[in-house]
Amino acid sequence: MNLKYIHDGRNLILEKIKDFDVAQTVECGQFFHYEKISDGEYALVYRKNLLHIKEDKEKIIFYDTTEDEFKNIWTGFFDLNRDYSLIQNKIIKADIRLKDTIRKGKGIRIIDGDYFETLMSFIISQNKQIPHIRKIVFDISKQYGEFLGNIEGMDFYSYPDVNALKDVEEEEYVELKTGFRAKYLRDAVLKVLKDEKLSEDSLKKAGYENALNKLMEIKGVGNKVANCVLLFSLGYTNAFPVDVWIKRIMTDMYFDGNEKVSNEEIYEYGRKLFGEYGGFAQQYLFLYIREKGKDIRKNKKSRENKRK
DNA sequence: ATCCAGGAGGGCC
DNA sequence: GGCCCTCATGGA
Repeated sequence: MNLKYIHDGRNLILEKIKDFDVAQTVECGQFFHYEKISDGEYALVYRKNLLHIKEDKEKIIFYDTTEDEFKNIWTGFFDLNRDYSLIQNKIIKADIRLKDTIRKGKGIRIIDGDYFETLMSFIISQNKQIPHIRKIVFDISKQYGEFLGNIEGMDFYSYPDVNALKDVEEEEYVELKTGFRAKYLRDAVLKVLKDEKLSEDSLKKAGYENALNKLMEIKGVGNKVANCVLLFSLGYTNAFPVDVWIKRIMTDMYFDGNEKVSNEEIYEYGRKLFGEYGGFAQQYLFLYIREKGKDIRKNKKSRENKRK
C-alpha cells in the first residue's frame, strides 16, 4: 500500500486511505486498551507506546508521533500495509451475501496486539461485556505497568509483561474484580513463564493447529479465546473465533436459524467457507451483527417508551 | 428484577 | 460425544 503522509514537526498527518476507519478498528473488540476522547478520536496503548489519534473526513492525525514511530510501530499495529480490497473480494466470492456486511464494516483492520496482553485480556473477556473488560485491563495496567503519559487529563499505563506478574497471586486478581477468572490468569502467567512453547516466537512458528492446541492447555483458554489470541496478536488471519454474536448471525445465515447448532459446527463451517480469510470475515460479521443488535435494542426501547 | 455479557470447566449420562 | 450447571461481576 502506498501511504501518503506529511510531518508538521510534531504530528504525523496521514492522508485518508481506503478501508481504514479508526473508530471501527478500535471499537470492534479486538483489544481493550483504549479510551474514546471524541468521535473519531482515541488514546490507545500498545506495549510501551501511547498514541493519541484523531480521524476526520480527509486525514488521520497521529499526535506527537515521529515518522519512525509511525513506520515501525503504528503501520504494523493497524495493519496498514495490507490490501484489504483483495481480501474483501475473496470473502464476497465465498458468499455473495457478505457484500452488504462488508460495505458497512469495510474500515476494519485486524490489529496486531501484544501477545501476552491479548492472552490475558481474552481470558478476562469470557462472559463479560467490553466496557468491563476495558476497565479491568486499565486497572491491571495501573497496578503493575509503567506510567506512559497523560492525554486529555487521563493517565495511561503500559500493560505489565509476564515477568512483572510472576509473583502476583490469585487473590490480587480477585481484588481486581476478575472473579472466577483469577485462577485462569495465574495459570496463564505460570505457563507462559515456564513453557517455552508458549512464547510468542514459538507460537508464531508453530502453525495454526499446533498453536491453537498449545494455547488451549492454559486453563480458561478454550477454542474461542485461543482463536482471538491467534488472530489479534500472532498473525494467524485464518483464525475464526466463534462467540455469541458470531453464533447468532451464522445460525441465521447458514443453519436456518436452528439454535441447536453447536459452536463447534459453526467454527468448522466458517473455517471451511472462508479459509485463510476467516479472521477478516469474522470481524466483518461481528461488527455487522453487533450494530444490528444495537438497533434492535434501540427500537425495542423506543417502542416501550411509546407505550407509556 | 431478571437476564445477559466477544466462554470455559466439570459432572453426568 | 452431547447436555446442563456453575463460575463473579456489572450493565441494561
